[in-house]
Amino acid sequence: MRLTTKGRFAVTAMIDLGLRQSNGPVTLAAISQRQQISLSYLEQLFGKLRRHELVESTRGPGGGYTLARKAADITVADIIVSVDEPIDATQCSGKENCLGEGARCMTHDLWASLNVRMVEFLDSVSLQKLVDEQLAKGLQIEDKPHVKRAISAMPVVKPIRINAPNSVFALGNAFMKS
Amino acid sequence: MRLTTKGRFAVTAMIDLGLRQSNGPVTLAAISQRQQISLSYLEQLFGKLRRHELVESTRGPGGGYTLARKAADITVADIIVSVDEPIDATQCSGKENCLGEGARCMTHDLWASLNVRMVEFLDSVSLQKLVDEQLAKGLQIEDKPHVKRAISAMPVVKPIRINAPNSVFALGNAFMKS
DNA sequence: CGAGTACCCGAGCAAATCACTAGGTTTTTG
DNA sequence: CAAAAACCTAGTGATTTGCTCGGGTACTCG
Repeated sequence: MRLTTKGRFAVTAMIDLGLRQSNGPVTLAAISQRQQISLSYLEQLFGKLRRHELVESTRGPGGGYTLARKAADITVADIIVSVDEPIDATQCSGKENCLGEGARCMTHDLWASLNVRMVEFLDSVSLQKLVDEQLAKGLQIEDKPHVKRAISAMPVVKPIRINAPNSVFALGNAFMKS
Repeated sequence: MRLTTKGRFAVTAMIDLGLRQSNGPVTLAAISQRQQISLSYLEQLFGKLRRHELVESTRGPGGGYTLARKAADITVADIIVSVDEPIDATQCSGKENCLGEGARCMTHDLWASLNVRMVEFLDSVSLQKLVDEQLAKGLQIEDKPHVKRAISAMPVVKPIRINAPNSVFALGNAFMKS
């Protein structure tokens, strides 16, 4: 678990997305402008977020990104581990005999346990909570009426029905009231 | 707040120190051997830990490092902020007008609040707790009887009063029960 | 005293990472 | 078709990581 500005950028962008996706897909260009993050950097980050199935993309004009699940079901930990690649570190990565002398080094299970607690904590903070915090602070979202493909008009609930074996994001289809 | 292997090294070394300082000052050479961390790197880390008044040093033969306070009064947050220099990050560091348009960016107070919670958490884990965890796991410390200057005679619990300047992490002073 | 121990300090260095730029390609809409 | 947008790859300067080297400086013991 790493915790740097990279993760902050990702969390910030995801909040921006969570705040405005009710109007339809949000473009990275818009997020870039609002949050002052370089567009190409955002592209890289969202590439990872998409591969980790936290967001879904729509190509072409009027396209953009939407959350793949309800904001309440996305945690800060999800976001951070998506962009901050796994990293294991500490030379004794997995091996039990870091110090040859029978006693295995403590780095292993020590930091593992501390790490678990860290992740548990970050996992207890949902994106929805952060979005609500922003709304509570009086942030107001400008409606952009020039939406091409508003999601409100989307007639068919595209039964994306991923036929998911693991059904990790089966709930992505539910409408989000916001 | 950054969270990398650098901080882990520091925490690991501090636990090693906490486990063995009852026998007197612990040398970096010994920690280096046990924890497989480069000696010079340890020197750099402990230089910072000393400047942040988490450890005290004794020079000369029989010297080494000891904790500057009771292990129960040192938190993981203390250690990590000592070695991972302040860092503020996010271009809007302090300025209220990150986006010129009246509305200041959310990165500012959003991540600030999340950060506070992170620090609060890391501040809730004391070095003593981690040391106890290791002892509970059956780790046994070899007595090295060739101690020159035992510290067992240390009488006064120096009330070091950390006097945190910017008080971002000022809550480090509160006594932690466990 | 002087030898040895151990902390102290700074310069430097290969590798990795960060934040970003540049330049393309696909896909979709009008 | 042209424009909009996601996508992809590669590269770049700056910084950080983890570490080495080479010296100091303080201290103790014989």
